[in-house]
Amino acid sequence: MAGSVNKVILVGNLGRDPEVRRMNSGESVVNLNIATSESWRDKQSGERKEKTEWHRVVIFNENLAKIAEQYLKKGSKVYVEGQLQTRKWQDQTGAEKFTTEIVLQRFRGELTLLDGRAGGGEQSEYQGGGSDFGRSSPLEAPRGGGQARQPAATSSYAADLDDDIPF
Amino acid sequence: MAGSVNKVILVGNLGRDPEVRRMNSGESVVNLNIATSESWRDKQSGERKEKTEWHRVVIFNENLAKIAEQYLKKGSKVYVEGQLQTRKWQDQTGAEKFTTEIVLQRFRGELTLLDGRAGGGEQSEYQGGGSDFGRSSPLEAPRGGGQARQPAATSSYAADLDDDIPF
Amino acid sequence: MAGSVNKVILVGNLGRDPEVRRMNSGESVVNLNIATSESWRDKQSGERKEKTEWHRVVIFNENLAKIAEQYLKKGSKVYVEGQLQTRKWQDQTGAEKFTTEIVLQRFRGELTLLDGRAGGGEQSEYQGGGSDFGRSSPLEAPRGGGQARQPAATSSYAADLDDDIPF
Amino acid sequence: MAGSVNKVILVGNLGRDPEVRRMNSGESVVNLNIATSESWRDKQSGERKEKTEWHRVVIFNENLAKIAEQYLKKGSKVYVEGQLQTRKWQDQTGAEKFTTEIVLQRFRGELTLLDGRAGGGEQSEYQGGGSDFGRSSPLEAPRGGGQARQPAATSSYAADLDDDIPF
DNA sequence: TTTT
DNA sequence: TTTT
Repeated sequence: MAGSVNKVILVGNLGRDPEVRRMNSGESVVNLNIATSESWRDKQSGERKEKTEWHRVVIFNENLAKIAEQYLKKGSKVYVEGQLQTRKWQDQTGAEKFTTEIVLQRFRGELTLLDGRAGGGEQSEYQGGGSDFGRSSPLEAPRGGGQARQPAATSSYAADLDDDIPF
Repeated sequence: MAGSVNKVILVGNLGRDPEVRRMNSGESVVNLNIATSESWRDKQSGERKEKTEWHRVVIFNENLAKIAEQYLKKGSKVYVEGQLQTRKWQDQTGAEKFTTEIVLQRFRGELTLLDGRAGGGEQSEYQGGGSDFGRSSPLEAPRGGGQARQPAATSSYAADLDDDIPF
Repeated sequence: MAGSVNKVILVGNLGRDPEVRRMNSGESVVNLNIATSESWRDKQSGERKEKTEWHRVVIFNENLAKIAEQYLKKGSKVYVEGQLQTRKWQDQTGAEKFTTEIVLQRFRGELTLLDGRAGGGEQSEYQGGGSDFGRSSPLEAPRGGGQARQPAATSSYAADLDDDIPF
Repeated sequence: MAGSVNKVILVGNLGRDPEVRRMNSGESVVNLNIATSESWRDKQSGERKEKTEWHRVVIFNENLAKIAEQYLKKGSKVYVEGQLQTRKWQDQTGAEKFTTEIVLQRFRGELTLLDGRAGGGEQSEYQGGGSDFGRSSPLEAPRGGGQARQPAATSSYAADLDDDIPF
């Protein structure tokens, strides 16, 4: 269809560490579980309410997949831009299921770490568009040895994210 | 969570007329099925490819629901802004299902008709935000006339869902 | 700054034909003037009000520049996505001026024609991201013919700016 | 114009404390200076490059103005959503000037603090749309006494923002 | 200068 | 089920 737009913009926190799948082609595909939430005061009861929504993000964009793998961890706050895609699959009983995901296709989408201060001043923002754009040095000088990403500090917030993840 | 954003922006075409459900409160909730699609030339085969994605949009915003009911029809091109929401339900066999929708909550979201020329110069854009903003005259002088689209099946929401497809 | 986003999304109409500048490199840079407008009913007076905003868009993305040149004309409705950029310049009196533009950098941004029906079924949507994505056939089989829009003033950029208005 | 969209999305840091102007009506209008920046490696020289863009944000939305006043300070990272507006003015010599701003109109726009952890677990996100939505408790229990917002810690980053602000 |  |  000439003239369509399919765009999702999320700012939220990872409910768990990124899941990395290595493809036969050598490329990686990274899955993120991202929580967004809203809070408000109920007009009737006066109570504070909060509702968390969980989003499944799939990163095929190679540069962004690398960055996700290297810099994101449970609890990280990120800006993500991708497109909606619903795919059909069958569970073990053969029942038809649908899953809607936010997909960052090859060369497309955006991913920006919003709390990058932790971890030593490294940046990790990257725009999906161009091959000559975005941060290159993190890719050239990746996480290196064992001093790397600490195993997902069980900070209070990250802990909150632990339950109720539907996927 | 302090600091989260959950936003979907679509430009696409309605696959069928809006579905309007009248609530007991007197308010209407409108469902839209919107198609977005992408086309590209396959690098291997050189063939033209196209992929269409279908989106289920649910409008709780009263002003936008009115506009959708009055001005949108099968084939209309619209700009829609809402938020992602996944809800769990059970099909007739008791199997658990998830459906992800783009929701325009009360006072929130945006809806703009992009091919309003047809139909006699009527405008129908409206921003969800403010009570003193947006087009009011279409609401004051609705489509009227007998030629109009019939005022929407009062099917229950549950009834709409009792088949094995997501929408 | 790790973690920043600078994004503009416009849906509006071209106030005049695209302006194309041919660079020494052989690439083209295209400028668009896009109008967006809002209408509302004034609460005090009850009068209908309308306000139009004009936006200057600059397309460095080569693929999108080609599409703009070939398919857009005065009155076209487009979806544009780019980033804000303010540049300083001096008018003929030496006075300092600032102009803010929506810029589609190389490999970045999006441009989609929203009223492509006119012109014979040609599509012209294109996503800025990938080199293997988007419409290729319009590029392979461009508008041709002598009836075409003239290939754009080769005025220098400075020349365009030497009056006292921002664009 | 039926069918137009004028939207800006920024994630960036405040270059200085919010500027609050009290109107005769008793309402406040808040101005923010927000920096976004990009970094990349230059293909020719191999050098790291960085470019910062400054944005002037004007908040007429009362709820968001309150939140900006209470919770934002120099260096704060925010998500802002508003619309582009260019206004003409005259400098002291009578010369005509144009300034483009990101405006959050009454009942419109969004503002979300992205580094709210500092300051005692207070949230400050708020969606501009609805009167019954968004966080209310920060408004009911504002900054309170002297323990309040520390005077814009001259952290290294904030310090970097100090120079080169064009407005 | 567009569009409705 | 739309649109090109």
